[in-house]
Amino acid sequence: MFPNAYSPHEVERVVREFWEKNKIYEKVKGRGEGLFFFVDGPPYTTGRIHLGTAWNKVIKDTILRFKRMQGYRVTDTPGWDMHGLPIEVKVEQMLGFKTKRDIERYGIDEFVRKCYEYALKNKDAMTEQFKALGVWMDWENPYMTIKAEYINSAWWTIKRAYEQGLLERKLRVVNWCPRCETALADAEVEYADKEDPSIYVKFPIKGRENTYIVIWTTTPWTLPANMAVAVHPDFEYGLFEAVKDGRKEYLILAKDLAENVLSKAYDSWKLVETYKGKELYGLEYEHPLSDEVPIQRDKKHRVVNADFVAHENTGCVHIAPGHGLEDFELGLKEGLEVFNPVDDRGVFDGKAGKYEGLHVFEANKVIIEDLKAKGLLISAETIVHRYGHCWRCKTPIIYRATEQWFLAISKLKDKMLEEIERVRWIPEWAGEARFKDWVSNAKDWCISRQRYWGIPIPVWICEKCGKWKVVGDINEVPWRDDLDLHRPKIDEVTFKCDCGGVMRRIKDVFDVWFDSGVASWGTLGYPLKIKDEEFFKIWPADFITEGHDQTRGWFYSQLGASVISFGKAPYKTVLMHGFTLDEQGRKMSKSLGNVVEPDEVIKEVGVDAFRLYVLSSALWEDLRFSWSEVRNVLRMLNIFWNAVRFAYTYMSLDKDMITEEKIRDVFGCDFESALKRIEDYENRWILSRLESLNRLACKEMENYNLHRVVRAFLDFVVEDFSRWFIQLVRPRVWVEGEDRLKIATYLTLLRVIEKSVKIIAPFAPFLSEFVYQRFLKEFRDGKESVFMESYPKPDESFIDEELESAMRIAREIFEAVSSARQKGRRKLRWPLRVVYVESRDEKVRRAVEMLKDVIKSQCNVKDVKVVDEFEKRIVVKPNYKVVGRILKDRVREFAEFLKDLSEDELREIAENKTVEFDGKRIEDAVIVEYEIPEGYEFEEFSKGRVYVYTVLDEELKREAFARELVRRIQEMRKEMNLNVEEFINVTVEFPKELVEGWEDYIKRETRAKSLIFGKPERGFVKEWNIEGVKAVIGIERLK
RNA sequence: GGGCCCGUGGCUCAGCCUGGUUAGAGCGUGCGCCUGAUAAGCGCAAGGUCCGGGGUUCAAAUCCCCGCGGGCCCA
Repeated sequence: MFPNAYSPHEVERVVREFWEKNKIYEKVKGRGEGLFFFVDGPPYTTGRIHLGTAWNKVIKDTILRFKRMQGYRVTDTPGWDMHGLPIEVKVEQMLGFKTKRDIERYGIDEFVRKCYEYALKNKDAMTEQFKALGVWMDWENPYMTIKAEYINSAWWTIKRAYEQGLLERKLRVVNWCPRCETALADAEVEYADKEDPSIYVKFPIKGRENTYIVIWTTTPWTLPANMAVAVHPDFEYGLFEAVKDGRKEYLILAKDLAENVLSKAYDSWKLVETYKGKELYGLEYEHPLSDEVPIQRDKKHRVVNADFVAHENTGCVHIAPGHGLEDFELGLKEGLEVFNPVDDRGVFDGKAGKYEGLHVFEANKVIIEDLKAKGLLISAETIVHRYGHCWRCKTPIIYRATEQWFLAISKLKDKMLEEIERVRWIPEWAGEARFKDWVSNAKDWCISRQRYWGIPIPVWICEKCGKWKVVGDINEVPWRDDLDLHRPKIDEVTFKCDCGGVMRRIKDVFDVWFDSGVASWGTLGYPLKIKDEEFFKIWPADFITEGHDQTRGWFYSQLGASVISFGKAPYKTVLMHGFTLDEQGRKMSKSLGNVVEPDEVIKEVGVDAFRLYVLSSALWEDLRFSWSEVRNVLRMLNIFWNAVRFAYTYMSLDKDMITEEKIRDVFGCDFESALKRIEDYENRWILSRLESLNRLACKEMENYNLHRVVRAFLDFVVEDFSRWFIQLVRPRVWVEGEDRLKIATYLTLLRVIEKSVKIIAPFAPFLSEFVYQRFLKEFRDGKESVFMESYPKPDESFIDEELESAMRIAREIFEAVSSARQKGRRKLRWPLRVVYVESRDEKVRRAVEMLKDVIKSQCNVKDVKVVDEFEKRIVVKPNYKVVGRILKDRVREFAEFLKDLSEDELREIAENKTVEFDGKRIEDAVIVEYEIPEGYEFEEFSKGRVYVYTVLDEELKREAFARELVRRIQEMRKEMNLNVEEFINVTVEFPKELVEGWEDYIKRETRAKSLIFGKPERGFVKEWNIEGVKAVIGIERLK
């Protein structure tokens, strides 16, 4: 049985049960010839998927299903990213911890175990959500970054880096989260608006009375670590004499910027001298807080040059090599001391003198006060600017110089850029522009984190001689389970150095981005579980796809790790998709309250509609989630369902008409050949459209234009199949008995539904499988599952462009006629005598010839004729606006002249709108109108016009009334809940002469055994008003 | 300040790469139709400076340049 109404949830339930019971996934998984190596970008185990994650996996699943149907054996190992700060932060919250000390007190052992369990639990919850989306992946055997074999892949990679001299330990300024007390990679820093002080400070020049160099900063707390002031070598700087309250001061700052700065605090000023920035080089000054930070008293401070100085604020930049990236680099060049008086928590230590014990952000206020008290502050305001935050705990980051471990990306950059070009990027700009830009600006990758829940960095250092040992194989250390390879267990492992000393592991763990960076070999368990020979047959990945946020994330971490490990890119094709936003284009966030959960969408419209919706717009563009759009997709699927059910209704009654034997009987050949022998236009047309769709689907899939396939499919189903084809063939299937045309139509329906279902199966797996099982296999043999079928290839011999174009014209004519009918108030049920199609286009003539019956029946007209020109009267009136100006008082004469023109002259004037009058040629002299004969209505279409004769003669009226009666009777049958095949008796009180000659027609259409004119006395009686005529209809049901 | 993407009726989007009938859908609105797919379905209409300005071209929503607005990323 094929159910009446489309219930997505019921369909899902049935199909899911079918798949499980028959182990369809398992059976499909083992199939296929060539390998398609797909690598799943591992979602982070947060415990819940959101719309974006759902979209991501749906894209992947669709492509995997498509590739499977194309005959590939696909790798479909899902991945899970399970280490790192986000989970640590969650577990800390659950335990009520605030700092690292809480963790250490609690015990790292237990803390890590909690993280482990938490990650696994989340993974399980998310697995269920992905399964609910119909995603077919190997959920039983995922790759997980916390597993021993995966850790081995990471260790192996870092050893490769070490061997090539790409693993470095160095003092560098890094992004530092004072809450998490760890370094962060650039990729972990998120920019958001922050309010900060904006202060102008005077640094006293050594040995010159009342003379200062002026700097601007938004981080007063970095002033205690100031070591230099940088000026641009080519800018012009001025020495200004500024007066405030009668006191004179001398200030150095960029000449052109002075006014804005000095006006903040001084009554007047004048330029005394100018210098080039390079002339200021070496100028010494006193540290502005040398009283508060005594350690600064003994250090030398001077002006240096730097190209990065921007022409804004004062043009003089305060340099603290311990707290700034560029400052640090400059410091290396200029030999400045790297001074960092801030500890892990962001608190000043003893080196900061007076500020010891203050958190840096609290210290801002105090420092500003101090500067003010010392008269060194020109102004203190606040500004809102973009500032980096820890992407997980949202704490503003600080820059700190610390010893960290780095991968020397700077040495690999050229190779990486080269590799980017060898990869196929979809869309192209994802790689060519966006990713290249990111990589060209990349710095060395800081991979060390001072945390607990991560892959331990496998570096052991001798306490005595400082020698390194990098372990690239987990079997070099004792282990039994995953946790043995984590902190704190791994920290207990020591090695004996050649020098006799003890080697201990550094305490750091990896940046979590490094984990996923090794995914393309980690997913295969390389090198622990797969031999080189086998491995290189598979690797690199044929395909990956992720959102554009992964440009700096997974696309990057993978490329870096892979160039280190193998000297080449780990993927061949990368499809970059967008972000999900709300309907207004805003990010979905809890605080905005605009989050849409995948679950609630599925609950309302079902999985297939959800999938088709997210796949229906260009993947690389952001997706504004719209409820009305997703509901609309459901509506279209419902149309598809109804179309299938239409076919089912009649075909199941005529099951014996479509057996192979019967087909052979009627067509003299098998099903496939019979399809090619179908001769009627309607069937041939839909078969042609079907193959065109198939051709398009195959072409677009090659370029991963999934949205074009979805759109073309829905368009085909709704427009071609349901709205047009089924309307055309409906009367055919009402015919009882063996009928060649009916059977041909059944065969066509079978083929259309079969191919449609296969084409859309990767996108809408549940509905496709359901229709495959309950419809197709009801009438023809098939595979166990639609997913064991091959993706259909177009049979272009069915494609008939001329027929398609003719049908387009026929449909346009129908639409124009409908419109004309509406103007003339002639509803479709009323038959009309004739339609004239006015067109000189040969195609129109041929189309009408070919599809005359289609047009006649759809338009409900008795005849349709093509004419070059429909007989109509041309009326030209003077265009007074134009001729008035030219002819002045002779306008009246001109109007008379127009009246007397012959038909031919009128036609010529109408054509070119130019009139010769009184020896003058006047352009735009007339307004042309056409008067069409009484009783006609017209409407335009793309290749001409239709003229519909809307007058009803008596004969047509009788037919019209007959149809009106039929419709009423049918409606009453329905109200009586009669079955389609039941018979009735009809008594009707209605002027008999109005339907004379149509009595048999009425009886036939309504399955009436008798039709009596008279007052109905029995049965179901109802009174109607038909176009002003009263009709009382009585229906008796016959047993 | 730099890189990339986006800007098409009230709303959500196709079309742009590869220039070429009158710029298409769907939703919403209004008016109708159909009733043997029917607690469905269909048609028609109104609604567009294709963000603005230049340029290339016989021809620009489409290609190029300059702006404006939005988003992401970087400094």
